[in-house]
Amino acid sequence: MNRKYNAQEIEGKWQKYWEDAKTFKVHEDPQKKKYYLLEMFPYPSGKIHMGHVRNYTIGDVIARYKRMKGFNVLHPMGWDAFGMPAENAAIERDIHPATWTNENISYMRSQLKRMGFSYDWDREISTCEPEYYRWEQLFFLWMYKKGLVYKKTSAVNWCPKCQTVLANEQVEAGLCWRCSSEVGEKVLDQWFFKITAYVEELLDYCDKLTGWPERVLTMQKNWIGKSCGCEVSFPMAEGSGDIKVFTTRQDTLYGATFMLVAAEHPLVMELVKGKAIENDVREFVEKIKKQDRLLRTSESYEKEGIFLDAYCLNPLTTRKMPIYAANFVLADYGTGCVMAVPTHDQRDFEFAKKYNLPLVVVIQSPDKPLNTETMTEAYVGEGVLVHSGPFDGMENTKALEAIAQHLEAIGRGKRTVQYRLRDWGISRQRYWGAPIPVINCEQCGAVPVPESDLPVVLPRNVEFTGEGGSPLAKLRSFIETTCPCCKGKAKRETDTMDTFVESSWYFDRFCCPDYSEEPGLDRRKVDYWMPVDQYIGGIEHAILHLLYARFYTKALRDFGALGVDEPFTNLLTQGMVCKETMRCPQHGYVSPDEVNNGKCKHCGTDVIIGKTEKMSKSLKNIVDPNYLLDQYGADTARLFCLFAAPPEKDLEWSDQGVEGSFRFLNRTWRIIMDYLDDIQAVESSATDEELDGELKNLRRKAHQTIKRVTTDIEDRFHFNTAISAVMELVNLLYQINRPAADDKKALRLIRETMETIVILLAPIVPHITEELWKMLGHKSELADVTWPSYDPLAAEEEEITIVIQVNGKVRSRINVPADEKEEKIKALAREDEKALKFIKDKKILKEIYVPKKLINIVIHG
RNA sequence: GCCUGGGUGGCGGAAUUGGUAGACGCAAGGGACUUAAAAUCCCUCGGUACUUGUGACUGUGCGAGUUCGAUUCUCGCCCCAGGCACCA
Repeated sequence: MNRKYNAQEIEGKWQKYWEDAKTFKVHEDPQKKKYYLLEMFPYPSGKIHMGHVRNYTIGDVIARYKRMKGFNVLHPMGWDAFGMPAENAAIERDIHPATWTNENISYMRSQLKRMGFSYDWDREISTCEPEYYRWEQLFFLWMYKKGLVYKKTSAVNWCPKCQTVLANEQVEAGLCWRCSSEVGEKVLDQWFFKITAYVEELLDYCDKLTGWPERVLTMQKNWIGKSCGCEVSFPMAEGSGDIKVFTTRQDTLYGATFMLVAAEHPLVMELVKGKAIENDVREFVEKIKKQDRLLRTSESYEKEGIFLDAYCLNPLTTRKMPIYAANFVLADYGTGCVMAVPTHDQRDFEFAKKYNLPLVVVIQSPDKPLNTETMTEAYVGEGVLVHSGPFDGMENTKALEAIAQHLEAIGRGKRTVQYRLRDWGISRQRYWGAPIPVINCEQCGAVPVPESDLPVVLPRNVEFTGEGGSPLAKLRSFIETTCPCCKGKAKRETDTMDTFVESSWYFDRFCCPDYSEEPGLDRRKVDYWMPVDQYIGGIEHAILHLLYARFYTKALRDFGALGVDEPFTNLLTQGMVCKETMRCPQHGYVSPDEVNNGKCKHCGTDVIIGKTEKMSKSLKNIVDPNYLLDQYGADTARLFCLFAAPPEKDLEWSDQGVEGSFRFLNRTWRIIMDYLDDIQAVESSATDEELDGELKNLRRKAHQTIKRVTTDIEDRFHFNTAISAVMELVNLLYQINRPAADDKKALRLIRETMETIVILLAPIVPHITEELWKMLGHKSELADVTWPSYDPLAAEEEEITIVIQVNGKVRSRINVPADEKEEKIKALAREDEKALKFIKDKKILKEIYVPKKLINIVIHG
C-alpha cells in the first residue's frame, strides 16, 4: 500500500460522515457528566478570519478531548446576527440587511464545516430571528415591571448632515465617517438597563470566579470602580440651599478653599442667572461642550474655569469658598460638583495656580515640611493633620473615619459609596436590531407591549438611505398602533436594542434552541447544561460583553428562568493572530502578492518590513483561511494554530511554520503507510508483554507521551507542548530498526504505538486520524474512542541520569538504575573522575542529594 | 500617571514544586538517495577564545540579594505589549 496523504479528499469524506451520522448531536443524559464548551459566537461579517479559526480550533480540541474522556459535551455554534455592518451594506449596496446577513451566515457556516469543528449544528441559532429575540423582548418587559429598565435623557453622537445617530466607532476624529461633517451631540430619551442594581454582586463574584484570568477580573473591578467616601454639604454663603459633593478625601476638608462645578451642570446657569457675567459664562459653557467632544481623545487638556460670582461655605471652617465652573469636572460622576483642595490634589493645585486661589496645607508630610509659598505640586501622600481644628495631630488615615463621623454628627454629610459603573444604555436609533417592545401614548406615556402581543417583529419593507434617522421611524405601518392602556392612537417605540443584549443570553438558549414556550428557556435543560464549563474568546470582550452577560444571568436568575449565579465557570482569553506588515514608501501598506523580491510591484521601490501586528485588512497582513484550506487542508490549519503558541499568547503567523505542520502530518501518515501491510495482520500488543532494548524504550516513550499529552491538554490547554510530545514519539518510530515482517511481537508494539499516536492526535487533527484509524482496520469511530490512560510501570525509566555538581556547577553525569540507593550514588559521585578534578584535595563541606535528580558536592573555596 | 501581563538562540517557543537551560518546530549548514531537481531520510546547530576536548569559560533584559544551587523567589532599574486614564 502506498497511498499519498490527500487532505481535501479525506476531510470532505469525514465531514460528510459526521454530518450524516449526526456524530456530535447531544441531548441531556443524567447518567453522564456534562461538559458545556462554548466559543464566543461570531458576527456574520462575510467570511471567517484567522482569529475565528484559532478560537474555534482551541475550543474544538477541548470539546473532542472531553468527549473522548466520557463527558456529555455540549458544543454549539450560532450567529450574533444583528448589528450595524448589515445596515451599512444596505445603504451602500442596496441589499436588505436580512438578505446580506443570511447570505453571510450560510457562507460562513460552510467555512466552519470545512474546518471540521464538532458542533451540534441542530442547535444553531441566529439572533436576528423573531424566534430568538421575542424572548429578549419578554425579558425586557419583565425587567420593566421590576424597575430594571428605565428611560432617561442621554447624549448621542449626531451627524447634522446625515440626520442620523452615530456609534462611537463611526466618529473619526470628531467627524462623521460618511460625510466628514462635524459630529455634534444630541440629547435623546433613551432606554437603560439598571446594571447598577447588581453592582455589589458583580463585584463580589470577581473574587469568586477562580476559573477566570486575573487580568480580566482586574479590568472588571476597575470598570466597576467602587470608591468609599462621604457626601458633604456646603451651604451657600447667601440665601438658602447648599452644594453637595462626593469626596474620598474628607480628611482634607479643612483645606478645601474653593468649589468646582462641571461646566455642563444645570447649577452653573442657575447661579449666574441675571448676573453681569451671565453671557460670559454661557459662552464658556458652550465652548467647553464643543471642546469636550473634539478633544476627548487628546492627551490631557488645559484646565479651565470661570468664576460664577457666588460663594459657599466650608462646613467645618466656615471659610467663604468661591464657586467656579470647570472643564475637568465630570458631570455624571458623584454629584457633578467637587470640593477643591489645592494643596493635596494635583488637578486642584494646577487650577488654583492658574486662577490665583488660596492654598492651605492640612496634611504635613513626615519627610519635608510643606510650605504654600514654595510648593510646586500637590502633596498626595500620607501624614499628620494640621490647620484642622480638633483633628490636628491625627494621622490622616485615621482622620478619614473621624471626620466622616463628625460630619454625620453635625448633619453636614454622610458616608456613601460611588461607582464608576453606569447603567447600560441599550437604545439604538437603528433598524437592524431587536425592537424595544414599548408603545408611546400621548395620554399614558411609555406603555409596555402586552406579553401576549409578542414578538414585536422587525418589519422587512423599509427603505435605506442612510439619512434622516432610523428607517423604522419612517414606516407608518410599524409606528401607528393603539395604546394597550387607553386604546387611543399611539406610536411604537422605534429604538432597537444594543446587540450586546442578544449575546448576554445566547448561551442559555443553546441549551434548548427550539423551545417555544414561555420564557424560551426550558428550565430542565438549562439546569442540566448551565453554567458553561469553559468559555473561550478574545480579550477584547473582557469588560463589556462579559459584564453584561454576568448581569443578565443574575437578572434571569431572579426571574426564576435560570438557576445559576454566574454564566461562565472558566474563561480562556486567547491571544490575537498577528503577522508582519510591509510598506512601500509610495503605496503605503502592501500585501505579500504586491511584493516581488522585496520590491513593490507597482513602483519597484524597496519594501520596508514593518512591525508584527494583529491581522487586519487595512494593514494588508491578513491570511485568508480559504487559502490554507485549499492549499493544506483543515488539519494543517488546526495543527499550526495550536502548535505555534500557547492559546493565551499572541500567535505570530509564519508561512514556513504552516509548511512544517503540513510536513509533520505527512511524516506521520507515511510511517503508518510504510508499516501498514506488516501490522494489519497483528493485534495491538498487550501492555504486560515482556519487551527489551529498543522496543522497551519505545513502549516507555509511548506511555510517557500519553501522560504528557493528557496533562498538557487537561491542566493547561498547552497544545503546543502536547503536539511536540507526539512529534518526539513519531521521531522515535522513525529511529528504531525496522523489525522483520514475521517479528510479530515487535509489530504488535509498533501497532500499539501507532494507535496511540492516532488517538492522541484525534482532537487536534480529527480528519487524518479518523482516516488512519480506519486504515488500521477499526470499525468504530475515532471520535468515540476512549482516551487512553498510561501505565505508570511502563512509563517508568529503568535507568536515570544523576547530575554531579561541584559548588552548584554541573561537572559530570552518571547513569544509575532508577532504584539505586542514595549511599551508592553518593559514593559513585565522590569517585567520579571528572568531579574529582574539581574537588582535588579540598575539603568536602557538605553534599546535597536531590533524589533521582542530582548531587551537589560543596567544597571550600 | 496608574493597573495587568511579558522580556530565554537567527526565529516561534520548552523547562509542571528553586535542581541537567534551549524540548519540539522553523530557518541555516552538511551528508545520503537521484541523471538532475523537488520530495524524503540522517547529522550539526546559544556565544567566546583556545591547547579542538568525554574539555574550559560564559549565557534566560540590567544590577544587587536570599540559597549548596535562581529562567524560577525578593528588592531596585530598563524596555515592550495590553487595559484604564482628569472618577474628586
